[in-house]
Amino acid sequence: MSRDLQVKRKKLADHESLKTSNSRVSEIELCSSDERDKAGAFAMQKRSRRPPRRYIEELAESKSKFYSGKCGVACKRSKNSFLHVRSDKNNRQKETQEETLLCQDKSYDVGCIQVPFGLPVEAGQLEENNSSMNSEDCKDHRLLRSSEKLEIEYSPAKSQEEISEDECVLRRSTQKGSKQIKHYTSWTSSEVMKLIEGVSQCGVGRWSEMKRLLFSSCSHRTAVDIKDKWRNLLKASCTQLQKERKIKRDISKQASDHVPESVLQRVRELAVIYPYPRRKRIFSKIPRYRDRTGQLQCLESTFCIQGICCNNNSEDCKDHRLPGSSEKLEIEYSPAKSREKISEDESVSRRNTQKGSK
DNA sequence: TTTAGGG
DNA sequence: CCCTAAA
Repeated sequence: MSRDLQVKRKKLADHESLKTSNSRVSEIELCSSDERDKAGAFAMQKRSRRPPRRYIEELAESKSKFYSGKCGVACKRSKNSFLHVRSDKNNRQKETQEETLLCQDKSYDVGCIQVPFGLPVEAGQLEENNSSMNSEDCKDHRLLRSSEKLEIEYSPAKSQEEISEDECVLRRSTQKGSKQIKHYTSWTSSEVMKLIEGVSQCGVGRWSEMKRLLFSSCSHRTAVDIKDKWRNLLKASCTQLQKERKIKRDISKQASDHVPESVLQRVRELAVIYPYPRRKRIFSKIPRYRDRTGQLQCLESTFCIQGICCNNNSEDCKDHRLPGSSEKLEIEYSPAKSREKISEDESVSRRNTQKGSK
């Protein structure tokens, strides 16, 4: 037992004593030791958080019209951990209240989602539990911007009745227990598609908005769940790419096996548009390139930025070229400045370099 | 309350 | 899916 483990155990024990409920201390035993070792040096440190993209964006645009008060308003909430525990309980109570309707039929108000390249779905890829999917609502299965119909298989894993039963069990336990452990319900393909549509519409990071817009009928999917699922999809789409390069077919237990490649493809595309997790300060930098005369020119932000669009894979993104140009570009990045300001600065720096001064 | 991120 | 810091 490492010291960190002991620290963690104490921390968790303190935490559990506040909850007055069925303990999950067994989790401690499940923690992998090598992960602990890695994080060992930071175990005692307070976790620091990188400012979110929107915060950075709004900070950069603080003078502009879009500065909404949401992030600007200082939060006066106490950081007392007692309150955190309580607030979590409140959340769960709220969820329980939301779920008072027993075995309600789920109807999805979202239509079909289309995917650009219309990649065929391989048979057997859809092994997720699709039984709660309402086929009436989705006449045919298309992904975003694709006219090609997807073949979606419905697995006989669970019947509608079984799902309802599960949810009843969940509710039964929530009614009597003080602490409610959320039942794991695998994401259906319709939910995944709703998520994809949500990201295409709202972008990444607006999970609560997405929850309101698209998942209002799914009481068991919170904004956090949606966010987690997106993270998992991203992970899945990356591992899928790597796998394809190495082995054509590899039966593994990874989650990516359960998501159709066409969906993962769409996830990758959305990841280009809405990078997540955030990397550096991509929105505060403007990609530039040197033209034939050696002058720096601005590149639109939709262009390849820091390898995100292609996951640093030169196969996916052949090279950096301007549309309609065969000339390869060397991309440079500059701090966020207006177009005018950049050219102004450039002329100044060029003048300086000519003089030999720094 | 919401989001990000580690677990 | 859980937990919690940060906003």
